[in-house]
Amino acid sequence: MSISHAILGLLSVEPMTGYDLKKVMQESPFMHWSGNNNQIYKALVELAGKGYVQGEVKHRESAPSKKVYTITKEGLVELKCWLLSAPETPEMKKPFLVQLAWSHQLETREILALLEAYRQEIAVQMAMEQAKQKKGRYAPARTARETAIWNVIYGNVLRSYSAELDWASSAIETIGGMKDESV
Amino acid sequence: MSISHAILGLLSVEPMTGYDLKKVMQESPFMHWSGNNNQIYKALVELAGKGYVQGEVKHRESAPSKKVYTITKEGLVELKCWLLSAPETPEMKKPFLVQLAWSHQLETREILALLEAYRQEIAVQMAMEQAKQKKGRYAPARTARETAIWNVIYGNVLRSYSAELDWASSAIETIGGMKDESV
DNA sequence: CGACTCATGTAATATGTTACATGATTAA
DNA sequence: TTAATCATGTAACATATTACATGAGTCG
Repeated sequence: MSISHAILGLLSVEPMTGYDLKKVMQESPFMHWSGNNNQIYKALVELAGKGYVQGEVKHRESAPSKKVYTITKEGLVELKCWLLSAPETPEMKKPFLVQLAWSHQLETREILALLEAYRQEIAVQMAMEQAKQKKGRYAPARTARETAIWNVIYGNVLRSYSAELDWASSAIETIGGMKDESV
Repeated sequence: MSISHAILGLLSVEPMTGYDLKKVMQESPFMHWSGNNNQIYKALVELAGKGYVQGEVKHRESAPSKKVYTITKEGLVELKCWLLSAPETPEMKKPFLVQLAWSHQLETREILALLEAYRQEIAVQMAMEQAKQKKGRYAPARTARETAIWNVIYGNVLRSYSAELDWASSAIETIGGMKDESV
Protein backbone atom coordinates (compact mmCIF):
# COMPACT_ATOMS: atom_id res chain seq x y z
CA MET A 1 0.00 0.00 0.00
CA SER A 2 1.20 3.44 -0.74
CA ILE A 3 0.45 6.99 0.18
CA SER A 4 -1.72 7.24 -2.92
CA HIS A 5 -4.41 5.06 -1.43
CA ALA A 6 -4.47 7.10 1.74
CA ILE A 7 -4.87 10.23 -0.36
CA LEU A 8 -7.71 8.67 -2.35
CA GLY A 9 -9.36 7.75 0.93
CA LEU A 10 -9.10 11.26 2.30
CA LEU A 11 -10.36 12.79 -0.94
CA SER A 12 -13.31 10.36 -0.98
CA VAL A 13 -14.68 12.23 2.02
CA GLU A 14 -14.11 15.75 0.74
CA PRO A 15 -11.96 17.66 -1.75
CA MET A 16 -8.70 18.88 -0.31
CA THR A 17 -5.50 20.66 -1.20
CA GLY A 18 -2.04 19.17 -0.82
CA TYR A 19 -1.55 21.37 2.17
CA ASP A 20 -4.71 20.04 3.83
CA LEU A 21 -3.63 16.45 3.19
CA LYS A 22 -0.28 17.19 4.71
CA LYS A 23 -1.81 18.54 7.88
CA VAL A 24 -4.18 15.62 8.34
CA MET A 25 -1.41 13.07 7.82
CA GLN A 26 0.93 14.93 10.12
CA GLU A 27 -1.61 14.81 12.92
CA SER A 28 -2.67 11.24 12.32
CA PRO A 29 -1.08 8.56 14.48
CA PHE A 30 -1.61 5.82 11.90
CA MET A 31 -1.15 7.43 8.49
CA HIS A 32 2.53 6.89 8.81
CA TRP A 33 3.77 9.26 6.14
CA SER A 34 4.60 12.01 8.57
CA GLY A 35 2.94 14.61 6.37
CA ASN A 36 5.63 14.70 3.78
CA ASN A 37 5.49 17.51 1.25
CA ASN A 38 7.55 15.80 -1.33
CA GLN A 39 5.58 12.60 -1.38
CA ILE A 40 2.15 14.21 -1.24
CA TYR A 41 2.65 16.66 -4.08
CA LYS A 42 4.29 14.01 -6.22
CA ALA A 43 1.52 11.51 -5.51
CA LEU A 44 -1.13 14.08 -6.40
CA VAL A 45 0.48 14.74 -9.78
CA GLU A 46 0.68 11.01 -10.40
CA LEU A 47 -2.92 10.41 -9.33
CA ALA A 48 -4.04 13.24 -11.60
CA GLY A 49 -2.10 11.64 -14.44
CA LYS A 50 -3.97 8.40 -13.91
CA GLY A 51 -7.27 10.26 -13.85
CA TYR A 52 -8.03 9.26 -10.26
CA VAL A 53 -8.18 12.85 -9.05
CA GLN A 54 -8.76 16.24 -10.61
CA GLY A 55 -7.07 19.41 -9.48
CA GLU A 56 -8.75 22.76 -9.71
CA VAL A 57 -6.78 25.93 -9.10
CA LYS A 58 -8.53 28.54 -7.02
CA HIS A 59 -7.00 31.96 -7.28
CA ARG A 60 -7.75 34.14 -4.33
CA GLU A 61 -7.02 37.75 -3.67
CA SER A 62 -4.79 38.50 -0.75
CA ALA A 63 -3.96 34.83 -0.17
CA PRO A 64 -1.91 32.20 -1.97
CA SER A 65 -3.65 30.22 -4.72
CA LYS A 66 -4.91 26.76 -3.87
CA LYS A 67 -5.14 23.61 -5.88
CA VAL A 68 -8.17 21.74 -4.64
CA TYR A 69 -8.19 18.08 -5.61
CA THR A 70 -11.38 16.11 -6.11
CA ILE A 71 -11.62 12.34 -6.52
CA THR A 72 -13.03 11.08 -9.82
CA LYS A 73 -15.29 8.09 -10.52
CA GLU A 74 -12.23 6.12 -11.60
CA GLY A 75 -10.52 7.10 -8.40
CA LEU A 76 -13.43 5.83 -6.35
CA VAL A 77 -13.36 2.52 -8.21
CA GLU A 78 -9.64 2.17 -7.58
CA LEU A 79 -10.13 3.00 -3.92
CA LYS A 80 -12.89 0.44 -3.46
CA CYS A 81 -10.84 -2.19 -5.24
CA TRP A 82 -7.96 -1.57 -2.85
CA LEU A 83 -10.28 -1.58 0.16
CA LEU A 84 -11.35 -5.11 -0.73
CA SER A 85 -7.81 -6.39 -1.19
CA ALA A 86 -6.24 -8.70 1.39
CA PRO A 87 -5.09 -6.93 4.57
CA GLU A 88 -1.35 -6.43 4.93
CA THR A 89 0.46 -7.40 8.09
CA PRO A 90 1.76 -4.65 10.33
CA GLU A 91 5.44 -3.80 10.46
CA MET A 92 6.91 -2.73 13.73
CA LYS A 93 10.29 -1.11 14.00
CA LYS A 94 11.45 -1.12 17.57
CA PRO A 95 15.04 0.06 17.66
CA PHE A 96 14.92 -0.21 21.42
CA LEU A 97 14.74 -4.00 21.20
CA VAL A 98 17.94 -3.97 19.16
CA GLN A 99 19.54 -1.79 21.79
CA LEU A 100 18.41 -4.09 24.60
CA ALA A 101 19.71 -7.09 22.69
CA TRP A 102 23.34 -6.09 23.27
CA SER A 103 22.87 -4.53 26.69
CA HIS A 104 24.62 -7.60 28.07
CA GLN A 105 27.75 -5.53 28.37
CA LEU A 106 26.08 -2.94 30.59
CA GLU A 107 25.53 -3.11 34.30
CA THR A 108 22.10 -4.19 35.46
CA ARG A 109 21.35 -0.75 36.83
CA GLU A 110 22.16 0.76 33.44
CA ILE A 111 19.82 -1.65 31.72
CA LEU A 112 17.10 -0.85 34.20
CA ALA A 113 17.66 2.85 33.59
CA LEU A 114 17.21 2.26 29.87
CA LEU A 115 14.02 0.29 30.40
CA GLU A 116 12.72 2.99 32.73
CA ALA A 117 13.53 5.70 30.19
CA TYR A 118 11.75 3.69 27.52
CA ARG A 119 8.67 3.22 29.67
CA GLN A 120 8.63 6.92 30.41
CA GLU A 121 8.99 7.82 26.78
CA ILE A 122 6.09 5.54 25.80
CA ALA A 123 3.97 6.91 28.64
CA VAL A 124 4.59 10.45 27.40
CA GLN A 125 3.77 9.52 23.81
CA MET A 126 0.61 7.79 24.91
CA ALA A 127 -0.49 10.73 27.03
CA MET A 128 0.12 13.07 24.10
CA GLU A 129 -1.90 10.83 21.83
CA GLN A 130 -4.77 10.70 24.32
CA ALA A 131 -4.72 14.46 24.69
CA LYS A 132 -4.78 14.86 20.93
CA GLN A 133 -7.70 12.48 20.67
CA LYS A 134 -9.66 14.41 23.27
CA LYS A 135 -8.86 17.77 21.76
CA GLY A 136 -10.18 16.70 18.39
CA ARG A 137 -8.96 14.21 15.89
CA TYR A 138 -9.56 13.75 12.22
CA ALA A 139 -12.45 11.32 11.86
CA PRO A 140 -15.25 11.53 9.31
CA ALA A 141 -18.55 10.76 11.02
CA ARG A 142 -21.12 10.46 8.31
CA THR A 143 -22.89 7.58 10.02
CA ALA A 144 -22.82 5.94 13.43
CA ARG A 145 -21.01 3.03 11.86
CA GLU A 146 -18.27 5.26 10.48
CA THR A 147 -17.79 6.78 13.90
CA ALA A 148 -17.50 3.28 15.34
CA ILE A 149 -14.88 2.39 12.72
CA TRP A 150 -12.75 5.37 13.61
CA ASN A 151 -13.09 4.68 17.32
CA VAL A 152 -11.84 1.18 16.67
CA ILE A 153 -8.86 2.53 14.72
CA TYR A 154 -7.81 5.05 17.34
CA GLY A 155 -8.38 2.35 19.93
CA ASN A 156 -5.77 0.22 18.20
CA VAL A 157 -3.20 2.96 18.56
CA LEU A 158 -3.80 3.30 22.29
CA ARG A 159 -3.77 -0.46 22.78
CA SER A 160 -0.34 -0.63 21.14
CA TYR A 161 1.04 1.92 23.54
CA SER A 162 -0.60 0.15 26.42
CA ALA A 163 0.88 -3.22 25.47
CA GLU A 164 4.31 -1.66 25.22
CA LEU A 165 3.95 -0.10 28.66
CA ASP A 166 2.91 -3.40 30.20
CA TRP A 167 5.85 -5.09 28.57
CA ALA A 168 8.30 -2.48 29.86
CA SER A 169 7.01 -2.88 33.39
CA SER A 170 7.30 -6.64 33.31
CA ALA A 171 10.76 -6.38 31.75
CA ILE A 172 11.90 -4.13 34.59
CA GLU A 173 10.68 -6.69 37.08
CA THR A 174 12.37 -9.56 35.29
CA ILE A 175 15.72 -7.88 34.76
CA GLY A 176 15.60 -6.25 38.20
CA GLY A 177 15.55 -9.70 39.73
CA MET A 178 18.78 -10.76 38.04
CA LYS A 179 22.25 -10.71 39.47
CA ASP A 180 24.67 -8.27 37.86
CA GLU A 181 26.89 -10.07 35.41
CA SER A 182 28.08 -7.39 33.05
CA VAL A 183 31.24 -7.94 31.04
CA MET B 1 19.71 3.91 14.78
CA SER B 2 21.01 2.18 11.78
CA ILE B 3 21.92 -1.27 10.64
CA SER B 4 25.53 -0.57 11.57
CA HIS B 5 24.80 -0.73 15.27
CA ALA B 6 22.99 -4.02 14.89
CA ILE B 7 26.01 -5.37 13.03
CA LEU B 8 28.37 -4.15 15.73
CA GLY B 9 26.17 -5.86 18.29
CA LEU B 10 26.20 -9.16 16.45
CA LEU B 11 29.96 -8.99 15.92
CA SER B 12 30.48 -8.23 19.60
CA VAL B 13 29.37 -11.79 20.33
CA GLU B 14 31.40 -13.53 17.65
CA PRO B 15 33.09 -12.81 14.32
CA MET B 16 30.82 -13.32 11.33
CA THR B 17 30.71 -12.98 7.56
CA GLY B 18 28.26 -10.79 5.68
CA TYR B 19 26.39 -13.92 4.75
CA ASP B 20 26.05 -14.97 8.39
CA LEU B 21 24.78 -11.54 9.36
CA LYS B 22 22.26 -11.68 6.59
CA LYS B 23 20.89 -14.99 7.78
CA VAL B 24 20.57 -13.93 11.40
CA MET B 25 18.79 -10.70 10.48
CA GLN B 26 16.50 -12.50 8.07
CA GLU B 27 15.40 -14.87 10.81
CA SER B 28 15.09 -12.25 13.48
CA PRO B 29 11.64 -10.84 14.16
CA PHE B 30 13.01 -7.58 15.51
CA MET B 31 16.11 -6.74 13.49
CA HIS B 32 13.94 -5.15 10.90
CA TRP B 33 16.36 -5.02 8.00
CA SER B 34 14.96 -8.10 6.37
CA GLY B 35 18.42 -9.51 5.76
CA ASN B 36 19.33 -7.16 3.04
CA ASN B 37 22.44 -7.92 1.02
CA ASN B 38 22.97 -4.47 -0.26
CA GLN B 39 22.80 -2.74 3.08
CA ILE B 40 24.85 -5.29 4.98
CA TYR B 41 27.81 -5.42 2.63
CA LYS B 42 27.81 -1.65 2.30
CA ALA B 43 27.63 -1.17 6.04
CA LEU B 44 30.52 -3.60 6.56
CA VAL B 45 32.72 -1.66 4.16
CA GLU B 46 31.81 1.55 5.94
CA LEU B 47 32.42 0.09 9.39
CA ALA B 48 35.78 -1.21 8.24
CA GLY B 49 36.58 2.26 6.92
CA LYS B 50 35.89 3.74 10.33
CA GLY B 51 38.02 1.10 11.97
CA TYR B 52 35.14 -0.39 13.94
CA VAL B 53 35.51 -3.82 12.33
CA GLN B 54 38.25 -5.73 10.60
CA GLY B 55 37.68 -8.13 7.73
CA GLU B 56 39.86 -11.15 7.17
CA VAL B 57 39.58 -13.13 3.96
CA LYS B 58 39.62 -16.88 4.41
CA HIS B 59 40.38 -18.78 1.24
CA ARG B 60 39.13 -22.31 1.32
CA GLU B 61 39.55 -25.16 -1.10
CA SER B 62 36.40 -26.47 -2.66
CA ALA B 63 34.27 -23.72 -1.19
CA PRO B 64 33.80 -20.00 -1.80
CA SER B 65 36.09 -17.63 0.05
CA LYS B 66 34.76 -15.94 3.14
CA LYS B 67 35.36 -12.55 4.63
CA VAL B 68 35.12 -12.91 8.38
CA TYR B 69 34.59 -9.64 10.22
CA THR B 70 35.77 -9.05 13.76
CA ILE B 71 34.86 -6.08 15.93
CA THR B 72 37.75 -3.86 17.06
CA LYS B 73 38.29 -2.08 20.36
CA GLU B 74 37.04 1.14 18.76
CA GLY B 75 34.00 -0.73 17.53
CA LEU B 76 33.25 -1.94 21.04
CA VAL B 77 33.54 1.61 22.36
CA GLU B 78 31.17 2.89 19.69
CA LEU B 79 28.74 0.08 20.46
CA LYS B 80 28.73 0.78 24.18
CA CYS B 81 28.27 4.48 23.57
CA TRP B 82 25.21 3.74 21.44
CA LEU B 83 23.87 1.26 24.00
CA LEU B 84 23.81 4.03 26.58
CA SER B 85 22.07 6.54 24.33
CA ALA B 86 18.42 7.44 24.90
CA PRO B 87 15.94 4.81 23.70
CA GLU B 88 14.08 5.60 20.49
CA THR B 89 10.33 5.27 20.25
CA PRO B 90 8.91 2.43 18.21
CA GLU B 91 7.39 3.06 14.81
CA MET B 92 4.44 0.99 13.79
CA LYS B 93 3.22 0.82 10.23
CA LYS B 94 -0.20 -0.71 10.08
CA PRO B 95 -1.51 -0.36 6.57
CA PHE B 96 -4.60 -2.26 7.64
CA LEU B 97 -5.70 0.66 9.80
CA VAL B 98 -5.55 2.90 6.74
CA GLN B 99 -7.62 0.37 4.85
CA LEU B 100 -10.20 0.18 7.64
CA ALA B 101 -10.35 3.96 7.79
CA TRP B 102 -12.15 4.18 4.46
CA SER B 103 -14.13 0.97 4.73
CA HIS B 104 -17.15 3.14 5.31
CA GLN B 105 -18.10 2.56 1.70
CA LEU B 106 -18.18 -1.23 2.14
CA GLU B 107 -20.99 -3.33 3.50
CA THR B 108 -20.70 -4.38 7.11
CA ARG B 109 -20.21 -8.02 6.14
CA GLU B 110 -17.30 -7.00 3.92
CA ILE B 111 -15.69 -5.04 6.74
CA LEU B 112 -16.13 -8.01 9.05
CA ALA B 113 -14.56 -10.26 6.45
CA LEU B 114 -11.55 -7.94 6.30
CA LEU B 115 -11.21 -7.89 10.08
CA GLU B 116 -11.51 -11.65 10.19
CA ALA B 117 -8.88 -12.03 7.48
CA TYR B 118 -6.61 -9.69 9.41
CA ARG B 119 -7.08 -11.63 12.63
CA GLN B 120 -6.31 -14.85 10.81
CA GLU B 121 -3.22 -13.39 9.23
CA ILE B 122 -1.92 -12.18 12.58
CA ALA B 123 -2.72 -15.53 14.17
CA VAL B 124 -0.73 -17.31 11.47
CA GLN B 125 2.22 -14.95 11.83
CA MET B 126 2.17 -15.37 15.57
CA ALA B 127 2.06 -19.14 15.33
CA MET B 128 4.96 -19.11 12.89
CA GLU B 129 6.91 -16.91 15.24
CA GLN B 130 6.22 -19.19 18.18
CA ALA B 131 7.24 -22.22 16.17
CA LYS B 132 10.45 -20.49 15.14
CA GLN B 133 11.19 -19.62 18.75
CA LYS B 134 10.69 -23.20 19.84
CA LYS B 135 12.75 -24.61 17.01
CA GLY B 136 15.67 -22.43 17.89
CA ARG B 137 16.21 -18.75 17.73
CA TYR B 138 19.29 -16.62 17.65
CA ALA B 139 20.07 -15.66 21.23
CA PRO B 140 23.49 -15.43 22.81
CA ALA B 141 23.38 -16.97 26.27
CA ARG B 142 26.68 -16.22 27.91
CA THR B 143 25.09 -15.61 31.29
CA ALA B 144 21.70 -16.20 32.90
CA ARG B 145 21.10 -12.48 32.69
CA GLU B 146 21.71 -12.42 28.96
CA THR B 147 19.26 -15.25 28.49
CA ALA B 148 16.71 -13.28 30.50
CA ILE B 149 17.29 -10.23 28.28
CA TRP B 150 16.64 -12.20 25.12
CA ASN B 151 13.56 -13.82 26.61
CA VAL B 152 12.24 -10.37 27.37
CA ILE B 153 12.91 -9.25 23.79
CA TYR B 154 11.22 -12.21 22.15
CA GLY B 155 8.42 -11.78 24.67
CA ASN B 156 7.84 -8.28 23.36
CA VAL B 157 7.33 -9.63 19.85
CA LEU B 158 4.73 -12.13 21.00
CA ARG B 159 2.95 -9.55 23.12
CA SER B 160 2.61 -7.29 20.10
CA TYR B 161 0.95 -10.04 18.12
CA SER B 162 -1.24 -10.85 21.06
CA ALA B 163 -2.37 -7.27 21.50
CA GLU B 164 -3.22 -7.07 17.82
CA LEU B 165 -5.27 -10.27 18.04
CA ASP B 166 -7.21 -8.98 21.01
CA TRP B 167 -7.89 -5.76 19.21
CA ALA B 168 -9.12 -7.55 16.09
CA SER B 169 -11.52 -9.66 18.15
CA SER B 170 -12.94 -6.67 19.94
CA ALA B 171 -13.20 -4.78 16.66
CA ILE B 172 -15.22 -7.61 15.13
CA GLU B 173 -17.59 -7.49 18.07
CA THR B 174 -17.97 -3.72 17.88
CA ILE B 175 -18.49 -3.50 14.14
CA GLY B 176 -20.62 -6.65 14.09
CA GLY B 177 -23.10 -4.92 16.37
CA MET B 178 -23.62 -2.02 13.96
CA LYS B 179 -26.39 -1.58 11.42
CA ASP B 180 -25.32 -1.69 7.79
CA GLU B 181 -25.07 1.81 6.43
CA SER B 182 -22.73 1.52 3.47
CA VAL B 183 -22.83 4.19 0.79
C1' DC C 1 19.73 -33.08 -13.53
C1' DG C 2 17.63 -29.57 -11.03
C1' DA C 3 17.06 -27.10 -6.96
C1' DC C 4 19.07 -25.40 -2.87
C1' DT C 5 22.73 -23.57 0.16
C1' DC C 6 27.07 -21.10 0.51
C1' DA C 7 29.25 -16.70 -0.51
C1' DT C 8 30.36 -12.29 -2.50
C1' DG C 9 28.92 -8.27 -4.46
C1' DT C 10 26.37 -4.51 -7.82
C1' DA C 11 22.45 -2.00 -10.25
C1' DA C 12 18.16 -0.17 -10.59
C1' DT C 13 14.39 1.38 -8.39
C1' DA C 14 11.30 2.85 -4.67
C1' DT C 15 10.44 5.22 -0.63
C1' DG C 16 11.26 8.53 2.99
C1' DT C 17 13.44 12.66 5.33
C1' DT C 18 15.34 17.27 5.70
C1' DA C 19 16.07 21.33 4.03
C1' DC C 20 15.49 24.94 0.74
C1' DA C 21 12.86 28.56 -2.04
C1' DT C 22 9.07 31.85 -2.41
C1' DG C 23 5.70 34.99 -0.82
C1' DA C 24 1.41 36.79 1.29
C1' DT C 25 -1.40 37.30 5.71
C1' DT C 26 -2.22 37.32 10.55
C1' DA C 27 -1.44 37.43 15.45
C1' DA C 28 1.63 38.51 19.48
C1' DT D 1 8.83 43.40 13.96
C1' DT D 2 9.09 38.84 14.42
C1' DA D 3 7.09 34.54 14.29
C1' DA D 4 3.55 31.56 12.77
C1' DT D 5 0.19 29.93 9.39
C1' DC D 6 -1.21 29.39 4.62
C1' DA D 7 0.25 27.39 0.22
C1' DT D 8 3.01 25.54 -3.49
C1' DG D 9 6.74 23.13 -4.95
C1' DT D 10 12.04 21.31 -5.67
C1' DA D 11 16.74 19.39 -4.43
C1' DA D 12 19.69 16.64 -2.01
C1' DC D 13 20.28 13.00 0.59
C1' DA D 14 19.32 8.66 3.26
C1' DT D 15 17.31 4.32 3.50
C1' DA D 16 15.17 0.06 1.69
C1' DT D 17 13.66 -3.45 -1.76
C1' DT D 18 14.16 -6.32 -5.73
C1' DA D 19 16.64 -8.21 -8.93
C1' DC D 20 20.83 -9.34 -11.23
C1' DA D 21 25.59 -11.57 -11.73
C1' DT D 22 28.81 -15.24 -10.65
C1' DG D 23 30.32 -19.70 -9.29
C1' DA D 24 31.22 -23.97 -6.47
C1' DG D 25 29.17 -27.77 -3.73
C1' DT D 26 25.52 -30.63 -1.88
C1' DC D 27 21.20 -33.18 -1.67
C1' DG D 28 17.41 -35.71 -3.62
